[in-house]
Amino acid sequence: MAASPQKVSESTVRRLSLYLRFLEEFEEKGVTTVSSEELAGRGGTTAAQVRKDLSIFGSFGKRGLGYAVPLLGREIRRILGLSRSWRVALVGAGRIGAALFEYPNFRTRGFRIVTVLDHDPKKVGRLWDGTRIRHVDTLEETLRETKVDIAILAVPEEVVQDVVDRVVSVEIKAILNFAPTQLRVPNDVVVNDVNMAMELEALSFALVNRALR
Amino acid sequence: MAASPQKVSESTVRRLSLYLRFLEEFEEKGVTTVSSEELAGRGGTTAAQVRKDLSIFGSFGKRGLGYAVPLLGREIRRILGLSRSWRVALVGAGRIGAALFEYPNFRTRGFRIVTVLDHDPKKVGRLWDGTRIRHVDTLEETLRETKVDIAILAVPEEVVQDVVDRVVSVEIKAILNFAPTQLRVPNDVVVNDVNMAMELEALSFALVNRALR
DNA sequence: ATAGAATTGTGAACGTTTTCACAAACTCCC
DNA sequence: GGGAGTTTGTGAAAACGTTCACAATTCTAT
Repeated sequence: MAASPQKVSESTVRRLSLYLRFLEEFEEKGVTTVSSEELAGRGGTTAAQVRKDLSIFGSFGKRGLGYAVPLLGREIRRILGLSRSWRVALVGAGRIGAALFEYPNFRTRGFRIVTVLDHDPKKVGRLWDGTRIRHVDTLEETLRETKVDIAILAVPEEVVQDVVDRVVSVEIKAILNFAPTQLRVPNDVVVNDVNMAMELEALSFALVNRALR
Repeated sequence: MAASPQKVSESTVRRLSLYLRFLEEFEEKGVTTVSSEELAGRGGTTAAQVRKDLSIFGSFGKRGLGYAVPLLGREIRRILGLSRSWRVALVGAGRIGAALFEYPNFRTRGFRIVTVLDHDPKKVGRLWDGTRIRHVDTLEETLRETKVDIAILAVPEEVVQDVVDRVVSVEIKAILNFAPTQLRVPNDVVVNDVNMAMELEALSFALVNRALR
């Protein structure tokens, strides 16, 4: 009924993110109250699922009425750890790194890229929107100095394991990995992978097996 | 024991992609045979899981020995539909689009970007490595002419639903979406989402709830 | 005040995915 | 050729996630 004693599944966390996004849309439209039904209708899930997901963390609704949009938004933000802001390092200032740096949704959700590192001497020293690119050789000092919480790795797969080992050595516990490689990390470190080739392969499989629908 | 009669879970498909990648590494190293144990050790799964995944599609191993690397690679490629090559359209030639276009792992897996579309008159007409950028207004004709199988959407969230509707109207059945929006599509169309903000939020949650480990 | 309508929160049922455990099948070596 | 040692393929068990169904609670209208 209060904090978060249970084990929370990955899918629940992903759905909370979704709900938060929908709530923000509702809030913009000036809607003050939503039902689990309405929240579910916006994305691929069910009203019961919405209620189950939320019930893990507490009871935020009013029976007969629904959920107060701003309150539920605040609660989900708190649950996801988004009430604070996170200091993020971007390792790799190539094409993917550049795209991520500009990605507006990071900032609005409290993820601040405070550090950019690259290997290329031509890029080191450049200023990206107020952030000076530093050489990846200085990774350990830089991440410590800039008090980074989360590292985003947008480096080639050949070097990503080396980079990870160094990132882990300065006690960073959360990593978002764009290289198509399974990283080896101690098990108190969380890694999330964004593997675009894998996504395309899943589409390929779906196309080939479309028969069974 | 032969083709693919069963329902195949999404996680199984993702793991097949992983196995394929590992097999390719083994092949490069000249390893000719692997056990389910070795295949599992390379990524976050178990030997039993590997065997279960494969057994859905057939029996490719030899008891007492393991799996022949090149053969299993071929089989997984066939299962995933990677024996053929797929024609891909990239809608949106902004930062993310550019990064994707250059991403080397697409080509090596048989995904050929044959079409690039953008909205910006300054970009339309430019040649990207042999591919002329066309205006998004010509989406329907262009996708038909170039016989596209899969569309990658790297457009702003405000317009992505419009673009999807048009893509769907020319009978495209597979979409990879980079906009942080839940798309509405007919249910014979498969959509995979790459939502980077959501990944960061999952990391945030993990950090905040690290206590329970 | 009370009846009626709406909607939550949650135990229990159900379905799916993962893990276990072991017989069957193969290899290798003496 | 036979025995020891591996490793697969797969039913059965366990764990996990989703859906169902309904009592409890709140709101609204009269």
